[in-house]
Amino acid sequence: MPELPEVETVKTAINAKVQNAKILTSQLYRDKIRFPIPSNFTALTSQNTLKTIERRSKYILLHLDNAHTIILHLGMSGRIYIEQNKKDTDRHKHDHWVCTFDNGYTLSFNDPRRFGILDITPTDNIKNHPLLKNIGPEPLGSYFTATYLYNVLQNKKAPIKTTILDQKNIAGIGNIYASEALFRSNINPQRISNSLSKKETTTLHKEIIETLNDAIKAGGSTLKDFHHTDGSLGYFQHQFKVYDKENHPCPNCTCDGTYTIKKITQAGRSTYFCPHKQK
DNA sequence: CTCCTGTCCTGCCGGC
DNA sequence: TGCCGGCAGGACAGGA
Repeated sequence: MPELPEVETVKTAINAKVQNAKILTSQLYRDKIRFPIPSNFTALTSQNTLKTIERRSKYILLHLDNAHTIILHLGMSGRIYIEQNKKDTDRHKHDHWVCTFDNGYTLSFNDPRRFGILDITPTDNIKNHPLLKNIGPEPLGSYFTATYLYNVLQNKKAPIKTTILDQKNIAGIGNIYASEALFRSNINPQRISNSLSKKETTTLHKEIIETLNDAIKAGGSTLKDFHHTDGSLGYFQHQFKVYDKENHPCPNCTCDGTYTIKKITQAGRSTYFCPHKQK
């Protein structure tokens, strides 16, 4: 599920299967998920062609040829199925939106916990959309530099982990990769943001980028409830160093089990780290 | 402003 | 085996 690398992987899969395909049918199975879905959603999507697919933070943007863009967020448990020769009656439990394409593919948006988002907006208004307008720079884009990060941290008294999780500061980092990037940076997640030195900030900047790139390269990751977009299981077999590894030996410290991964709560979210390695 | 907590919802896991 | 509490990767609203 769905932090930046997983969303990027889903985007790539959608692109590979249905870019430039025409939507024949577009069917909603509920009128709201987390937020209400616009009442003209099916009318605005049916019989239009999907031109380009873009990722912004954890959002997938599906640009149609009628100057509208579908905004999709997978929330915590959302997944996309892309299947061929699927029968109308053969739906998965918790499918909320299903559309068929003229090349034989069916795309289904499935989300058991219904924390996901589905919306549509004029494409030329996309930057002003309430869900997108306050999101910070893409960590894999040119605006996200070590200097940018250092300047952000100077104003912040919140713990560093909370700060890199805040989408206003950096786009797309979630609870897993926040812990992983801090582990790789040797920085304790409880450190007050503005206490990081320039050198530490430069390391963190580099490790955020490398952590995300490694995960994208691995094809994204999954824990319990994320599937590859074509439904094939076992595609995402990604090993995290600290996430969900409470009481496991630190992979970087001595192998005698002296140092183990701790789990703490910050701003209501679980954080995993090695107090010996991360200072 | 910044920061933290509560909240939406279902599924899964561990304990009894 | 079944029931129940706790917890889950997001992100908004609202309060301190």
